[in-house]
Amino acid sequence: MTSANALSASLEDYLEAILLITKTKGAARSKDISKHLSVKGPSVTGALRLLAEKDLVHYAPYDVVTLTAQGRAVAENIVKRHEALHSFLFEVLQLDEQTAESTACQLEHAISESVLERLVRFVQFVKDCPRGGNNWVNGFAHNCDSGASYDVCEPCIKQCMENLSRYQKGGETDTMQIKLSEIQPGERGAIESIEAAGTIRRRLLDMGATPGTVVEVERVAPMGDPIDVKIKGYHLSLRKEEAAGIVLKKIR
Amino acid sequence: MTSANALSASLEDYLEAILLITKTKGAARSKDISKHLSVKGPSVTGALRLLAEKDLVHYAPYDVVTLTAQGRAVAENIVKRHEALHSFLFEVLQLDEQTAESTACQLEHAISESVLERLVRFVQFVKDCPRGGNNWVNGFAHNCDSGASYDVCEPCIKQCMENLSRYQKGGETDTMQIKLSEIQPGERGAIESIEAAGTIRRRLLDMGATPGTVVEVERVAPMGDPIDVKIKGYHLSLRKEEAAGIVLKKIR
DNA sequence: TTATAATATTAGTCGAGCCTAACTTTAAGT
DNA sequence: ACTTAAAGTTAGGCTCGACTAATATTATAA
Ligand SMILES: [Mn+2]
Ligand SMILES: [Mn+2]
Ligand SMILES: [Mn+2]
Ligand SMILES: [Mn+2]
Repeated sequence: MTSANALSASLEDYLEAILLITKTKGAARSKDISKHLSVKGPSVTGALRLLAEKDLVHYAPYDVVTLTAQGRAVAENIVKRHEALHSFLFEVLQLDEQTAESTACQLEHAISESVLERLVRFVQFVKDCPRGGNNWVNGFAHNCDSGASYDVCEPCIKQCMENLSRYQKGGETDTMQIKLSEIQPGERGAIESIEAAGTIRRRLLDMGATPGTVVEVERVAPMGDPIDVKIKGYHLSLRKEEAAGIVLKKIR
Repeated sequence: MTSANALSASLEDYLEAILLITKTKGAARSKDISKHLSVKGPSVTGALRLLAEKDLVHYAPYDVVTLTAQGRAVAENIVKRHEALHSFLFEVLQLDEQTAESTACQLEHAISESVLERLVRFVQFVKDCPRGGNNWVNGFAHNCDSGASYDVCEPCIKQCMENLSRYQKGGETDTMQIKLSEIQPGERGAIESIEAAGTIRRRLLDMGATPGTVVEVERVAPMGDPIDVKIKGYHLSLRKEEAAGIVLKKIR
């Protein structure tokens, strides 16, 4: 063999579907997959056999389907590509949700690791750069609506100056350190230090979450536990006590 | 029939190849296409028959291939999608030329008209917005190299302020009107008025080249004729006398 | 527990898109 | 004009990924 790897776009979609279904229903049945991908039963059976051969799913006839460790890793990577593209299409290009969704799911199969990294980084940069941020993205929206007018830029640039001074000498205006467990949904912060230990620490370091990396809180469950965060394009769900071990400097 | 349209990714690539080869060699031979797409002869013959059935190419056995009017239009649209993606990947994400090229040629097949429009507009916006421009893109490059530092932003924002004032009250600092025929390669300008008549005028208006639209000069031939310009994602080649009918306000 | 409905699998078909091997046509050189 | 090389086509085969129709299994409910 040369490199028996390289899944087809089709098989990637099956794997992606299985992961998504698994996340909400525990395990995937053939019917679920069939519905999710709009294909008929026999197509699913065929795909499952191929995926089982490649050790990406646990599959026995008439039984439910689950991902192997390897399969899960691959599937998560596909979802990551999907989400990175979705973020770009929806949040940056500001296409409507449906277009962003279906386009992302087609493009995802042609995005290499290096392109993915750049894309994630780019979307992050659009949001984080003091010249950019939501203001900048809104400027694009305004530009789309109103021909080629840049008249929203003046107030924006003033905002940029403020943002910038916070980034540069954060020591005076806003050194406020805060634990990740105390932050509100939608807020963001740059990692100051990681007090956490064990699995969480390792997981964060594996993601390249070094001090300075921006963390965004996506959702906090009713009792403040668990906390869903986004970091370098990854989604992560942390228990409150785990989140308390991560010290941030608040942004914006 | 419902809509016998919708070319496969493969056929789109054949059409794209034929256009590109035609542009440099007048007409495409089977061999050229075969080489361009890295497929063997019989694959080309098969594809050509399908394209001929759809009235997209003129094809007779053992003869050279040319595009029909319809085929040319479709091919040009594919190239436009390719180039829009390439611009984004190469100029904005700043991926290396090869990655940008091959990725664009895969992604192009899943880009709808509306996504294309947004993407073209976005790349344009990144370059034109006074908060953005090359400085902003360079900021992204710096951010990629140096972890997550935004320390290049200060001088950039000052530059932004200057750009902005030119955009807003261009009457004082730089109302300089100039004919498109007098501008240098790499320079850009916003359309003030279109004095041109006839075909060129119509062609420009069809592209939606209204006053305010940004035009960039790509190349000027040795004798100043013809002039290659980029406008709203389209490439356009104008004779000097045609270009003289377009009045611009210089930018940056 | 047994009938019935819901799910899943098998078997066989089809088109797209590639290939190799063998043959035909065209172009070039002598 | 004749020979030969290059280019192009035909014939036939293969994989992928979908489908339908028929069959088998499992779940459900009387
Ligand atoms: Mn997909
Ligand atoms: Mn997807
Ligand atoms: Mn392509
Ligand atoms: Mn292409």
